Amino acid sequence: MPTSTFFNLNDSKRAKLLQAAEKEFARAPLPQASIANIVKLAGVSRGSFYQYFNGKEDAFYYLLKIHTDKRRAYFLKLLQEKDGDLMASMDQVFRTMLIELSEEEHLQFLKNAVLNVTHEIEDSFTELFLGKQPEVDAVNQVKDLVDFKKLNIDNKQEFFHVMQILTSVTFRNIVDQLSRNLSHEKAIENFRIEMDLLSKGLSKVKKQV
Amino acid sequence: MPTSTFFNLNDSKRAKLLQAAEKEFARAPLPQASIANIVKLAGVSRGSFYQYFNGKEDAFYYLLKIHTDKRRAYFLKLLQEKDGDLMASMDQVFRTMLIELSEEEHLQFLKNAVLNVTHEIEDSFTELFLGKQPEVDAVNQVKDLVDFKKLNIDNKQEFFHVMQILTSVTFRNIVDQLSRNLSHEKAIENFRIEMDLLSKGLSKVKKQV
DNA sequence: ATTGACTTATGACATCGTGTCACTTAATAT
DNA sequence: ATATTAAGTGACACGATGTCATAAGTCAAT
Repeated sequence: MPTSTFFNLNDSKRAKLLQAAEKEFARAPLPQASIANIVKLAGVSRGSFYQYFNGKEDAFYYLLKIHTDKRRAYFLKLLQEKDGDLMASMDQVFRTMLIELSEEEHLQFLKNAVLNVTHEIEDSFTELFLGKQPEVDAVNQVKDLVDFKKLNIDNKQEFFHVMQILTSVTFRNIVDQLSRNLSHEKAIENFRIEMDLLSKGLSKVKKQV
Repeated sequence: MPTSTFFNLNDSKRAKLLQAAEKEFARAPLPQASIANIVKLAGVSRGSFYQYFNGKEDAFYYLLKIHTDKRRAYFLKLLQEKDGDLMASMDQVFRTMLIELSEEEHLQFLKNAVLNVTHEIEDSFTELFLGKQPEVDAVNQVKDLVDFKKLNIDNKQEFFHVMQILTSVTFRNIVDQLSRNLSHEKAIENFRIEMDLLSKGLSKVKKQV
């Protein structure tokens, strides 16, 4: 997390910093991004940067958090609109992200993040759907919106794992689309196949209705 | 891939290089690992290193390939032993990796890889199960061993996606165990729950038997 | 044994990036 | 007005990367 000094800054300076950081992380993925470029873009000294952030990772994850927070709000809104239909909401989130990520410029930052996922980054995407792990409230926030009647689960603990599975698969589909440059149509088809498989189950065992 | 010069080296020198690289990548994850340390350990000059490898990434991914090739062979052997039972084989692979990764020293390299997954690294784990993408033969190699009667799929295309799903979920379970320091018991329980969910399906829809 | 063509090895070097620190400047409180 | 605290600065030490001119080794053909 950025320091209190950073949050004490006036809005325009803070915005300028973030804008500069996002631009640099859009230019190059985290390991290749340079603080020198960020401070040049933001017009502050190198020393200042270290007074605001712990290092470039700090700035990067903060930016990522801002982005995923936005998308989480969207996901929650979708769940409400779709009367708690989890699969339908995931589907919509996937489609929206495909479109967003294909819009040049703006989302290059996210592309770089997605194409250089570390487990921290994947975790942050998991938080998109589940909220921060330690706060169980966030899981509940989603759980309360989901219509369980449509899901094939016996107990509440399983719900957490359902979300884990859906997140992994959705996330990998997004990575795939970007790393293999799939067309939207192909990406959506792949995703649909996998979601169908997840819905109906991979094994041939009798299922209660 | 390493250069031909590297492969022309005599066995002992090649082994020494790889050993040195593995030791350094065990000490620190890819971004923090340094070529200086590798060449010091291997007792060669900096220039030589660049004659063998394109950079540290090159050495890293080559090492990773060696490791995953070994595990792929193990996976194929399991499939045969278990009469093509895919879920049972995945389960066994997961348990074996848990144990291997808990053995200190040796596997620190893999731990560092797993905890700093990039999509390239995850891809390389996917290859563990599916073989290299371009060579469809490799997918077939697995497909031929799998008992389809136990699986709930209609066509062969779906099989590829089944593998993708199983790989994502298995991989994330391994990352989880390492990054959250779960006990083996807890990790195995989580994995079992998710595999059960995958088997029986996430949604309440009638399934043909 | 000598030549010469080719392959392999070397380490100094230019370049760039990071994180720190002693110091200055600004803001705020007393 | 002065003291105290916060914010801002850029030179610097350190370490890493990739290159390159040059040296050393190998080996087949003469």
